[in-house]
Amino acid sequence: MENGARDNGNALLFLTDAQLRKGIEAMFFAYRGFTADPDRILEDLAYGRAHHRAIHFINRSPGTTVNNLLSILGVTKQSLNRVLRALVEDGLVRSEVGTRDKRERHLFLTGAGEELERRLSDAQRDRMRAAYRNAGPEAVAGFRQVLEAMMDEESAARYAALKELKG
Amino acid sequence: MENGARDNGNALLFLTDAQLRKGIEAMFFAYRGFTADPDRILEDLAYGRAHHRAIHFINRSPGTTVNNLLSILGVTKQSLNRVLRALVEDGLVRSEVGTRDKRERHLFLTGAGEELERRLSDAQRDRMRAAYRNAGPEAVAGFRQVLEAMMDEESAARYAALKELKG
DNA sequence: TTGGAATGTCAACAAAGCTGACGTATTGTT
DNA sequence: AACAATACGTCAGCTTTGTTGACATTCCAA
Repeated sequence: MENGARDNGNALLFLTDAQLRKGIEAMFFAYRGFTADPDRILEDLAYGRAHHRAIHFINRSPGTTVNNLLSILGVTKQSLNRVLRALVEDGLVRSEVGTRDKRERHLFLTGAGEELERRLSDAQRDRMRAAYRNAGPEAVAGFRQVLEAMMDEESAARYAALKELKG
Repeated sequence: MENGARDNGNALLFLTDAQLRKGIEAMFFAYRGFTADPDRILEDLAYGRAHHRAIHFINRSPGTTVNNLLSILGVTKQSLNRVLRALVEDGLVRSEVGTRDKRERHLFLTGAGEELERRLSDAQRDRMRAAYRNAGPEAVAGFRQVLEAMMDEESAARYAALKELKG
């Protein structure tokens, strides 16, 4: 109860509460680093992480509908709408009425939107690349494996849905 | 530029932009899973993640001062104060005027505070444990290695400061 | 002993999430 | 043709958690 490896010699020492706590704290601080660089860019533009996420996933699947985006992000339409409106007004996102179904709006990045996307993801990728390079391929495989096992059901479904797009 | 492994055979294939993007998205969705369980507990109590973080780190180093906590969490004292006041009013945290320096407040969890701490960290640890067990010890080592390499300087310093406490 | 630095509190504001209610255009069904 | 369902947008109002600014208290050093 106190200790996940109470009677297993040392094969399961990586499952002790102390080890788990370290993992929890590492996850907390690493997520800070993960968002720090884009955050710095965004704050000059009066945007926040919500805008970054919208831009990321519109770039990821151009032409996606509002509803698609909603189900990936897992927020309410009112919340997303506030963000999307700002991005459209500022000329970073283009919203096209659907041809097959005119109720739908298909979302695309404009040139300016793509430029900002590149700045943001370059910053985030640079940090990720440095961490990957530093840790090496085996560590990266482990990293991905643990992350995927840590997702809750909803997040895992959203993550899986993305994979069906490009790879 | 386009591809981190453009001229390295396949030794650096794990550094391609596509791989990095997958890592970024995995991080995003995994963090959801990471916070999902405590969030569910907290919402019944009208608390949020900020309360969870305060409780976690007070439990981690009982008697810590408000200023210490501030520098670990990286928020403003006004923001932390609101959270702390609620926890004190609800009898989860005890705040003692310092004996050596009466300006300082030393923070402790009460019995009720410890009980909530246990509920929250049990929930979070359970998920982490399942992910760890599923991925195995080598993957976990890689996971930790990448996370630590991903922290920005400030976060890394805070994380390192914690290690000096117990382990 | 007095003025500045440090610690913590109160007030007011902003970003970004939420719910609920409602309007409009379009599509699908009966 | 009528009606229900879907997709999207919007208004109003609330919560959490971050921010700045102003201020009281306490300590320390000149």
